[in-house]
Amino acid sequence: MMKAPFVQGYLGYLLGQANHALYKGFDAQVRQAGLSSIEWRVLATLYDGTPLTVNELTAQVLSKQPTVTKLVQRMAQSGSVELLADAADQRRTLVAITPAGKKRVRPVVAAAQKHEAQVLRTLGAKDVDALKQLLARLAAHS
Amino acid sequence: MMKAPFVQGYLGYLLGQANHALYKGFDAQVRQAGLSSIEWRVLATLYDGTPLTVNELTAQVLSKQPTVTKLVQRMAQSGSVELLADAADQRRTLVAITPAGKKRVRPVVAAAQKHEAQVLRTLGAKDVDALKQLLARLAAHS
DNA sequence: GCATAATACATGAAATTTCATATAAACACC
DNA sequence: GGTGTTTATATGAAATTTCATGTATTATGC
Repeated sequence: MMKAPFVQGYLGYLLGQANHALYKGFDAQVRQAGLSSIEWRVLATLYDGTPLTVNELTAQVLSKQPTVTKLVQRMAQSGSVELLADAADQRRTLVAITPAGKKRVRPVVAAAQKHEAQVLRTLGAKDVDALKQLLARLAAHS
Repeated sequence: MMKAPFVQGYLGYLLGQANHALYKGFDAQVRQAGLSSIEWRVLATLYDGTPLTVNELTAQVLSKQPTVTKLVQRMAQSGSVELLADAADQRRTLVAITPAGKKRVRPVVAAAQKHEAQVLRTLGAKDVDALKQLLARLAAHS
C-alpha cells in the first residue's frame, strides 16, 4: 500500500483543484466573449456593484497592484471600463464598468449562473450551501 | 436594502477568495525559500510522489503546457528538478524532484503542514474534513 | 506495413505580469 | 502650517506566460 503524496490531502491543493475544475466548465464562454479569465473576474466584480479603487479590485481579482493598474488601463482602451478620479482622495483611481462592458459580460454572467445551478443540482443545494459557508469562514480567518 | 452583487454568492468567487486567503498565510515562507508560488506548487506536487510527465504536471499546477515546459526547464537549470526521458514513450518528458529540490522545499512543506494544522484548529477538524470532502466532489464532477 | 490521425512536448514572437522604485496626495504631530 | 510618514497608484525594465505553430513519436484503420 502506497502512502498518499503530501499534496493529495492538503487543503490548498484541494482548493486549487476544485477552483480549476469549476472554471474549466465555462472557460469556453469567457473566451467566446473575447475575455481573458482575469478580465472576466474584473467585469464580474464590477458588474452590479459600485466603482472600486485599484486597490480594492486588486484584492478581488487575486493579483498584484501593478498588474491591475495596467490591466484596467488596457480595458479602458477597449472600452469595457472607465477610470475615474475620486474627489474625496486624489490618490485614488476608481474603476467603473461601462455599458459596453456590461453588454460584453452579460452572457458570461448568465452562463456562470447557469453553470452554478448545474453544480447545485449535482452536489445538492444543501451541500453547496455548506460548502459556501465553510469557504467564507476560511477566507475570513486563515 | 442593497441587493448583494452577483459575485458575492458565486461559488467560483468564494473558492478564489478562500484559496487566496489561505495562501497569503504562508506566502512569506515560500519566498523565503527562494520560490515563486508556481515553483512551490511544482515541488509540492513532486515532493513525495513519482516523476510526472509535463502533461500531468500541467494539470496539477493549474497552468498551460508551454508555461510548464519552460518552467521546468528553468527549474532544471537551477537544480530543483531533473528532466528524464520516458523509455515507454519517447514523446514524453518526465519531471522528477532532485535531492536539492527536496531540501529546498522541505521547510515549506513543514510550514504548510503547520499552517494547515492551524486552520484545522480554527475551523474545527470536523468542518475541515467536510470541506475537503466537498472540494473533492466538486473537483471530480463539475 | 503504410498512410493518416492523434498525442506529447518544444519553441519563437508577442503579450502580460512582476519587481523595484518613483510620484503624488493625505495624514500625523509638533 | 511645515516636516516626516504613510497610503494609493503609476511606471520602466526584466522575467514570465501565452498563443500559434512546429516537430517527433505513437496509435489506428486499412
